[in-house]
Order: sequence, then structure tokens, then C-alpha cells
Amino acid sequence: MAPKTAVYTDRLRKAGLRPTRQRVALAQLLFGRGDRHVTAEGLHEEAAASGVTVSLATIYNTMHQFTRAGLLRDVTVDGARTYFDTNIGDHHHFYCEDDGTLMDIDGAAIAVAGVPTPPHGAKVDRVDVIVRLKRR
Amino acid sequence: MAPKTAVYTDRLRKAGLRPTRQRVALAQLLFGRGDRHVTAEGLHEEAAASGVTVSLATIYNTMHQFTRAGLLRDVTVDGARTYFDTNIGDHHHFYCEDDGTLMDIDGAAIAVAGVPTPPHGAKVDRVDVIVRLKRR
DNA sequence: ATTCTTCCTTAGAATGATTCTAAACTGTTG
DNA sequence: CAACAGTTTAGAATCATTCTAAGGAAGAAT
Repeated sequence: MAPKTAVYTDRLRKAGLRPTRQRVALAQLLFGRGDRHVTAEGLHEEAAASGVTVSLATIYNTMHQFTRAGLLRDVTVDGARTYFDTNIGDHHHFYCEDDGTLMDIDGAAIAVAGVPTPPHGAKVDRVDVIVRLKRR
Repeated sequence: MAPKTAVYTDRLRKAGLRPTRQRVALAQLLFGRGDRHVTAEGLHEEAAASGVTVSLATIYNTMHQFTRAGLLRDVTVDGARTYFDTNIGDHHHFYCEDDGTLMDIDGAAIAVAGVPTPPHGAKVDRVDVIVRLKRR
């Protein structure tokens, strides 16, 4: 059966991104199997494992472009590495400091009340809630 | 008038840290003037400006020790650099992505409801709310 | 199809924050 | 004040990420 690259080719075009071999392959890896949290290095290894040749520089370029295009979201919890999240819906995160695990928390579950008015000239871009976990 | 280094010497001792010349000087810089958000590089420059000789390695060591001792708190919002916050009370942050500015939001102002039960074996260490701002 | 133009990819160097190393130093205790 | 454990430090080392310059590929025009 044919690989459904058409789906991704399409999604990329709609996002204003030229559907190159690399981008389609990465889109397939990223979006082909549900919500995921991925690092650049991680995706690079995955690509290699599935026989796709992509340089690390391209991984970074692509992830940022996807993020800018709204296909991906970056999650900053650690400082050391940047995580990218394929779940672009309203949600928050559990972060386990001990092993670096990230888990989604549905946006509907958590309510944040009382966010003050931002300083004038600025508007709220988004509100991130990070629930930091420790081993008991 | 005499510099009140005794206050800091004391605070360090109580935290189980030997009050060395460098630590006292840094504590003075950090805690001497209200709540602040500082980077390692920033504190290093400040120290140099006020005539204190401290290596960058010591700045990092000290900030981490202070953090472990509960005198300081680290704030991860950016990925590129780590901010340290002298406000260790219950609070959250505004973060302006355009210029890297951090501002405190009093903990009493914001209410977070509905945090799910953590996966078993883990407990909630703390909940961070980051309100990301963009220029309007 | 071929050409042209523009956008992409890439290897490798460069950057920048942070950490490590090993040696010299200093606070504390006896 | 001697001795030890804890500290500081310069400089090298690491690591994720970005930059650079050059060759390659997609889309439009011919």
C-alpha cells in the first residue's frame, strides 16, 4: 500500500511550507502516531532509524518552521533542551524532574483564575502551567 | 557606616553554607535590594562593578547552592539562559518573549484549580504558571 | 521538458551557556 | 597554629543550538 505522504504534503502546503522530501518525512514521523514530546536529537535518531537521511541542522530548521506555522509547539521546562509538542491544543504539562518525562494535562482539566492585566503595551500570548513532579 | 555583612554571614550559616568572602558578597548583592531576577552572567558583571572578584564558575556554584538551600529559586522560561529569583515566596511570572523581561505575579492573585493526581510514585513539587507576553 | 529563480538542505565551523578538572586557597576545629 | 575538609578558580571541555557558505531541489515560466 502507498505511504500516505499526500496528507502531509497537503498539510505543509496549507501552512505555506514547501513540501520537501525532508519536511514530509519529518511530518510523517511527528504527526503519524498521536501526541508526542520530541527533542531535536530524538527526532534525528528516529529519522535515521527509519531510513530517512536528514541533517541535524534541518531538524532544527524544520521544527522551528513547524512551530512558527502552528503545527508544533515548543515546551520550555528544562533549560538544557527544548521539547517540541505535537499536541497544539489547549493543554498543560506534568514534568518529572527526575527523569525528564513530560506528560500532557488536558486544558479543560485545569483552570487558571486571576491572571493580572499585563503591563500596558503587552498582551497575553499564552499561559503555561507546569506541574513539576518529584519521586515520592 | 559598616556594611551589614553579619546578616548574610548568619543567613549562610543557618543554611549550612560556609560564609566565605565570595558567598557573603554575592548574598549581599542578591538579597540587599529587594526581589530580583538575575542571570549568572548578570550577577558576574554586577560583582565586578562593585569591586568584588568572583569567578564565573563560583557564581554558578553559589547560585546552585543557594537554590538547593532554598535561598534562591530558579526560573525556567527561556531555554537559552537560567534566571534566578530572589523571591522565594509563592508566586508566578509574566515573561515577555520580546525582551526577556521577567515580572513577578503574587501567588495570592492567581488560583490554579483542577491539577490532576500525579502518576503514582510521584508527588507535586511545585506548580509554575508562566504568563507569556507579546508586544501588542 | 528545460531553464530560471528562489527556497532548502547540509557539513562543518562557530557560539554561548554551563559544567568539569585539578590545583591552589581558606574557614574551621582541635 | 596545624591539619583537614570544604571552596575557589582559570581554563579546558561539553552540549545544545545556530550560523555559514555552497550545492541541491521545488515551482513557475518558457
